[in-house]
Amino acid sequence: MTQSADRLTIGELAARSGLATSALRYYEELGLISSERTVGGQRRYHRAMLRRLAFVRAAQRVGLSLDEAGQALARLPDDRAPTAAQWAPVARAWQRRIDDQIAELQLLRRKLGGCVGCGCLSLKTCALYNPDDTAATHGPGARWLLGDTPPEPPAHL
Amino acid sequence: MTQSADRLTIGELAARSGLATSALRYYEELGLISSERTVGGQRRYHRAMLRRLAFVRAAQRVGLSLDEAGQALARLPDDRAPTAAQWAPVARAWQRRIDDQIAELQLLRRKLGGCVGCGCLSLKTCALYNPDDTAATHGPGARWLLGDTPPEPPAHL
DNA sequence: GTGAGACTTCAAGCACGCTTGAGGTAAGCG
DNA sequence: CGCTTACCTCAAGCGTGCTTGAAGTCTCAC
Repeated sequence: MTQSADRLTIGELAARSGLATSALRYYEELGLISSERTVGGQRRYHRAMLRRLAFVRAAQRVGLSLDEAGQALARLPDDRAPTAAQWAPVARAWQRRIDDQIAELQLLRRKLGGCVGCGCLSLKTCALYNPDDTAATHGPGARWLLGDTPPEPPAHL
Repeated sequence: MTQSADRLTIGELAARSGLATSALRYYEELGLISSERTVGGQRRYHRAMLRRLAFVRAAQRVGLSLDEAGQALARLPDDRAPTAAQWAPVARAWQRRIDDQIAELQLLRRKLGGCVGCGCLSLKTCALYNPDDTAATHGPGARWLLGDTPPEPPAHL
């Protein structure tokens, strides 16, 4: 069962991708990777699957679901490395997504920073409590998503 | 059942927090929030719970589980706003976490950028395929997590 | 006092991403 | 050829974070 030819057994693929065999079978069931079968019914994977698996792992780090990863994967060749032209739009889409995530984290970070330093007292303007300013439109008068107890100066979280 | 006194019904808390009543009951079961009961057995929440809920939502955005959020919450007063001294360590821990996340995303972004522009050919050095350099230590000789087909120049994902 | 609507509990279900286990088969070294 | 090890399928289970539904109760405006 140790056949280092050009087709990998599921165990070999698992070892080289760092994923469990159960995960690989699951991915295959989802259509993320594919295999051929031996006469006896065992899976044999083309090395290109390693590429697809790396792609999937990267996709997960970007916060994509396996389903979304599969959709992106569908736009790339399944048995060969993609050309620059095929890869570029996918990479650009991911970069946008990453940028959005970074921006959101930076925003949250700034908000936390403000909260830490400030004595942070204006509950009605505290960004953390009132993330999207939704509270402001929520009823009459001043509205603080968090707190709701106006004159409580050293108040915050 | 519309009692805008100083105790909120679960429906009111849901409306103001943006969470479903089912989620609120679930959170209460997990100990993230607490309530008192009316004679008839209905929940009544102190406004301070809005604060805790905002905290939980922020925690989730930072990638914490509800359990972790609960642990952080346990270090803050449950019925009042925390003091700066109570809040500061929590905020700092979160900021570190956020910084880590941002750093990882930026790294991934750079890798993708490299892949896009490069023609990206050196499978053995491609960062995307070989995220943590784990492949390098994985056996004898050059080892590429993805690819495994060395002389395949315009090859990459 | 009554009726609508909000609330209660408890059990089950769902979606995601897998893992585990049972029971059995294939591959390949010696 | 035999033995060991890796593989196979299928069903069920798990952890997280909730939602849904059934069956019944409480509140409160009128």
